[in-house]
Amino acid sequence: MTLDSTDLFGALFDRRVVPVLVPMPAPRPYSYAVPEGMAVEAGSIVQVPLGPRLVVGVVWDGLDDGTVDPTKLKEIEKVFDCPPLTRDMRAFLDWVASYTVTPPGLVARMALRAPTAFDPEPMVEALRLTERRPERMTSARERVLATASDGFSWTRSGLAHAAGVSSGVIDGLAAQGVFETVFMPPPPVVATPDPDFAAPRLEGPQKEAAADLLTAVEERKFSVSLIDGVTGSGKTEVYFEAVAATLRAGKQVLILLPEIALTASFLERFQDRFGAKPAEWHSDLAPRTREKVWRQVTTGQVRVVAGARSALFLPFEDLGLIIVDEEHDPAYKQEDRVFYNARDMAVVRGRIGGFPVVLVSATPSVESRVNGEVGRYRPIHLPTRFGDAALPQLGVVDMRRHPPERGGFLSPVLLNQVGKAIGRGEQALLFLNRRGYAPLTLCRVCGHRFQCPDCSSWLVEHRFRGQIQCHHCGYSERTPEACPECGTLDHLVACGPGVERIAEEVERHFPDARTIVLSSDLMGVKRLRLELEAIARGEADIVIGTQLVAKGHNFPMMTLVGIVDADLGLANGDPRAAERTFQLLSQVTGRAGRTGLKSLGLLQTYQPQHPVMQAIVSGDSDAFYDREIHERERAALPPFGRLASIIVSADARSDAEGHARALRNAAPRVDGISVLGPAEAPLALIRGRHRFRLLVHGRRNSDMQSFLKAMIAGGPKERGSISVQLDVDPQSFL
DNA sequence: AGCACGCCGACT
DNA sequence: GTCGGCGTGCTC
Repeated sequence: MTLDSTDLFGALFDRRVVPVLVPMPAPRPYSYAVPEGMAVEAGSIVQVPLGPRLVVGVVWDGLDDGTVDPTKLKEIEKVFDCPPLTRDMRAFLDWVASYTVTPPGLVARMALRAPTAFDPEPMVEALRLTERRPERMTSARERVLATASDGFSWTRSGLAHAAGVSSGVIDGLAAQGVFETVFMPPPPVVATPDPDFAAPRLEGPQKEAAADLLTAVEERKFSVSLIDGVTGSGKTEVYFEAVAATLRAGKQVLILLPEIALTASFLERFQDRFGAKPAEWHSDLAPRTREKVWRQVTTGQVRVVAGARSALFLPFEDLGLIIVDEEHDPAYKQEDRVFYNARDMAVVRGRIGGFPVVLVSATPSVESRVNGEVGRYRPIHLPTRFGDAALPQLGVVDMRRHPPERGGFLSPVLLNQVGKAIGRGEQALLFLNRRGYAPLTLCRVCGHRFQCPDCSSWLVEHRFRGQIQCHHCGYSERTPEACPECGTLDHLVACGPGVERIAEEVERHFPDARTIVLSSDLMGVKRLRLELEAIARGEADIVIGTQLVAKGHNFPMMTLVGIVDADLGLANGDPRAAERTFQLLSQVTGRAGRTGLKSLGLLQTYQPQHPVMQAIVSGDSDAFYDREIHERERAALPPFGRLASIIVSADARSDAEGHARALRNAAPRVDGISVLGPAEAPLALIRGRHRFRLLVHGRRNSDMQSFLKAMIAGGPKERGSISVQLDVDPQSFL
């Protein structure tokens, strides 16, 4: 037999080469050789050598283009025994990478966020009775045989425990062949939900809405429904019916929630309806649980996942429905590494997978609302609260006419109502979206303002802690007694209110009331939960809180909600400021009046005619949305144009600011793209780097895409220490 | 993103 | 004289 020269050639150069996405910001997959006898296909999860280490990657689609020097090729180390990423999943990851202008490897990495879950969970060793019986019988052995003769397999310790014997007895029997060792699949991380466990009897508008939603969901093809209904209108009950229908059809379901809304009470509600909890997925899952959930989602053992935005990148075996609850919530935006909005990417995943997506909110985002109006989304409206829950009566307090007393921030009108509510034995909530005691501290003598040495935003006084803190980068120091500039003692003055200062004012007016401050910096999640429960039991009269009181929890005795500064956030330069304020204030005022009691919501404002105030007070949001939509259309903002923010960072504040200006001047208008404003307020400080944000908006998708790509390619290297990141806020991509 | 290599300050 | 800071560059 002669050695054909092509064989030799083949042995050296004709190795099979496949593209592999590695978890690294490379613009395209790397090429790896497939060892003889190894079976890989597109989607296979593999371990490959990369530089000095081994990493997890995914075999990607397409043929190798042969541009890599063959001598540099390394071999795939191993293929994990794990279902390959489906074609749909791969298409989804590619789409997200392209849309968000992110290297595909970094997007793929989000789907592989479970360190050691790629190999199957080890089987559990178990014992099963055989035909053989022991030569000598004892009473302990009899008990074991009686227990084990149920036809099931038992773990060694489980059987010993159940039969009331020591494990030595079991071992003795096993040694005589009475038991054979079998391997059982590991126990599921959650029980299987039953779509018919406790199907509710829906009535009236809920019944109609559910029927409407089911017609869309049961088509089993891509569609987007938008459920819009006030707090307490039964949105959850309605979408649970869509979940049930999908489970009956044998498909998996993903329920996305903003992280903060993923509470025990949601899980219990789900369990009450389906008889089992959904699998949870969020940032602080225990690593073991995380791996189990990941694994069992890929194998289809887990049927329903309730998760934060990152759950969207789980490689489901057969996903058939995504629910996005609180679809307007800003927490769906990820603003580091891969910049994406999980709500929009959920719609894309549904489109690629050919299944329905349901968006849910009491205060839909302007984008979703427009998509509903123009027929891209199917609007489903739930107009009323059910049961005896009346909406609160809402009104504004014109602060120009009813100013607070000197040194205070609460108007007599609001204080009067607080007094009345607690006088009736009910509760009052005062909402101010500002942590700490005062947002700015200055010296009355020399005018020195306390500024963060790292990122130059104002330092916020936290009097409870005796600290002044930077809310951007986390810098903090003890509150000084003397001015660091002029050295004068005791002449520092707090400017403006935070929740702590409001608490002080409340205690001055109502010294006998039980007052509590709820703020994210004052307590951990556990403590917060206890406090919320205590409040619900009526153990406080006046609650003063920041944003975190807006979500989830119900307080049956809460009959007054006062918004301390309804104007806060309206003038912060964000094009969505009005929308955000409307959503937040709706949510907070929705905390009142979920019982049969008459309730009241008051908004302290200097702009009583502002469309946001009008919309909240009248309960009629249509005019507000119409106006907002018109504004967006005029300014080419989403959903009519595209909006991105480019974060420019540098070591020194002045550099970052200068670079941001330079970028802005370089590209004030590129084919319908305009850059909004110069370097605005510092956004964040990461490891000694100052960051500034430029907002960019444009009308056309392709223009925007190329603009951003050019910005990234040209930005950092040519401009020293600048780095450019982006946040793409999509127009509809349907 | 990691991780190594490589060049300038405070310490045994 | 070394340990160690993070700046620059590379990974199929």
